[in-house]
Amino acid sequence: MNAPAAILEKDITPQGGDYEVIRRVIEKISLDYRDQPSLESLAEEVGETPGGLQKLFTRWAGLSPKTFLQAVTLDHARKLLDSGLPLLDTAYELGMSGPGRLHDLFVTHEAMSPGDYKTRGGGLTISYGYHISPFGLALIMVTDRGLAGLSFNDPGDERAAFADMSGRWPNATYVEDMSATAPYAARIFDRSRWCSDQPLRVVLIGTDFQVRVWQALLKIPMGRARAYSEIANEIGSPAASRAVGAAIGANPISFVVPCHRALGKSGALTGYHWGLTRKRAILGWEAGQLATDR
DNA sequence: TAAATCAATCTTC
DNA sequence: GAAGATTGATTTA
Repeated sequence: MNAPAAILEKDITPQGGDYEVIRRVIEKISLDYRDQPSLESLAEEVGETPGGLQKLFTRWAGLSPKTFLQAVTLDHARKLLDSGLPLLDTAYELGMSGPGRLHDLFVTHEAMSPGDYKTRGGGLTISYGYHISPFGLALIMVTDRGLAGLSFNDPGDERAAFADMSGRWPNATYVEDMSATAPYAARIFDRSRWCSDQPLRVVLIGTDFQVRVWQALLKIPMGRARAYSEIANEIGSPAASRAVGAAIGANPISFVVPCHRALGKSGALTGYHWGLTRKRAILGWEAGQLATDR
């Protein structure tokens, strides 16, 4: 198999190109969050003016850098876990507009039978393509039954991302076909198209245990989070929180199956297959989306 | 009090 | 058997 050259289409998400700067800012923040870095020092770090950085953040996340910074703190993450809170409290806390509709991406999921899984993708044809997303470059994989995989990588790591993903179903046939994946990309990363009347079709390819864990993830609404142990409870194996972590790590459809909404019981972001920085970015972005909801 | 250490627990390869 | 995107208890500085 030859890893594909990355072929970039036009930037379908206007804010997609902002991610590189955002990523570096988040990295900086998480490095020395202890002494609350100022807007000025952050801007200097990434070679922007304070005003420019402010504008960029607002465009990308709908939040000012300061509010965004708050949204990714341990303290705030802890609140996402607290199931006693009404859903909209996140938006209130961030000091933004009042209550409104709570959107989320609606999906219908279908699990492959254990038999199908054992063939490790044998007989399956998977179309894939790279697309710009608000969280870096997204590698999307689809079958005729729906979305099967979504991964992120930074520019230059396309080969690694492809190897990672295709290694999960080594016997499948892979075809680069952006015309097949582009509609998914457009749909997934454009929130105005997250509607319930035509749910996104998703196929879950994994072991029985993994599929149960992923289904539990799908039930977590946007702007909320669950602890690994809570998910373990939900699927009926209360002692299996560690195994749950492993299963979540194996989730092939990141973002759509919201593995970023799984946190340690303390609210700590314990891990993320595509990098903790990206997990922070996605959580902060979600907070911003909620806050701008009218 | 926070950080480090340890054992218990479950799934996968 | 070994290795995890965990947790809760215990110990240490």
